[in-house]
Amino acid sequence: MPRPSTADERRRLLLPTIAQAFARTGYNRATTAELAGACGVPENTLFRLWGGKKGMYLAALDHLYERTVDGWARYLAAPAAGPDAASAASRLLAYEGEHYGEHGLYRIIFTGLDEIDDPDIKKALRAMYRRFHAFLTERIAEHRGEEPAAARTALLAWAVIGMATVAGIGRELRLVTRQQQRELFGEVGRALLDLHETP
Amino acid sequence: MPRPSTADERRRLLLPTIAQAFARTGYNRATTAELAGACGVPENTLFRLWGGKKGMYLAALDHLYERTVDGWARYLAAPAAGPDAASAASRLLAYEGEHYGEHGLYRIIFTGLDEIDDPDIKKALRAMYRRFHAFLTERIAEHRGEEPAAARTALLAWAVIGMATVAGIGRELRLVTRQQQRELFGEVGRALLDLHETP
DNA sequence: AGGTTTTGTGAGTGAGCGCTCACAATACGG
DNA sequence: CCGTATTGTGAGCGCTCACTCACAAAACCT
Repeated sequence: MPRPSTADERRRLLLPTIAQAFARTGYNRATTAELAGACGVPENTLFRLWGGKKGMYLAALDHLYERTVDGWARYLAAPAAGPDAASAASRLLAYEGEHYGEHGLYRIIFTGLDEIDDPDIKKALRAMYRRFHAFLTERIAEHRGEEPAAARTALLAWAVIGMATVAGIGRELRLVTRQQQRELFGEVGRALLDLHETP
Repeated sequence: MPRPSTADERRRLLLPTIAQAFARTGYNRATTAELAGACGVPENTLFRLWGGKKGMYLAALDHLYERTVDGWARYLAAPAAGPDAASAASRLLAYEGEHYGEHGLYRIIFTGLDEIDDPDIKKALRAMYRRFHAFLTERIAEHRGEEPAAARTALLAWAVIGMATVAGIGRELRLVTRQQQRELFGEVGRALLDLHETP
């Protein structure tokens, strides 16, 4: 038997660095040479591990999403403070008001939106948004005490995603302060969760 | 005296085509050769008129924004139907629920977000978002009958922008139907305008 | 007409970059 | 130790693409 491959292990090891590089520079400006440099490996290695730049991007996107979701799961698993424990949805809003953007997930998404005519990238983004939206919809339905999620709940989930997105853009452009981000998630986001029919 | 320049005129004439091309393909994938082809002029001409690809993009961004704002102004100038005429803010929401995305403005913005480490592009996007947000904030303040716009009003304006943004992304990825877009602007957007303190 | 500038033409260039390849070195299993 | 696979190395290839240049033609002014 030949020498066993450590490829999986290496992928796991290098992915955070690659994701960070993509998030920092964007898809196009991140050259494969730079990625390799950041990882401290020869360019060749990256191509062997992911087949091409697009493969690296797709892996990085997936990595950042998983990382974000894991962060939520850990946060929600921790016992809520006190008996007046808020719903998972509103706890997540508070959490993201504080931490949104730390992983650079939104940055890597924007960079993908520019490549959206590539079918593979479009598919990956679509899958990610779909999962994200489904997750949020469930949390919001729980919060509102709805059993099967109503159509309106799905709309609210989109609105919350939009709010997060604009927070990312706004902070990037220095038009939204960190305090405003907190208020956006905290006040407006919270209000969205409890939105009823307008009279 | 020499031959007078018709450069301004030509810029005005070619800009819609260039903007459309950028919106269709994105910044990076739109090659200067393609832009020239779409315009039916030699590549050289575009460089003489705008100095470079970045200049073409900045002009296109500005053009689409102006065009959008003009569309609003025209729509608002038309007399509101009946005596129960809604506020400008809510009329705009209804309008955008129907027409959002038609000019491709959001597409050209996404494409710019990928180039955001370029200071010129960042500055242009920042200026555009700032104007957009200021405009919306005023309309919302009017709607709510606030004299000087409250801090909360600015937040609501961001939320509305976010809602529009996510509508663009969602429709692009075929996760949001046109009907859902209408409801997003119509129901959720309308509710945002009237959001009070949560009890 | 003549002078001055703009416009059309078309070839070309130089740099960046994704990706490849041949080969040597290394590490594992039998 | 040997066969087989994976890794390190480094040069380089081919292509795309933003951008340029030289020159001829046209258009406007006085």
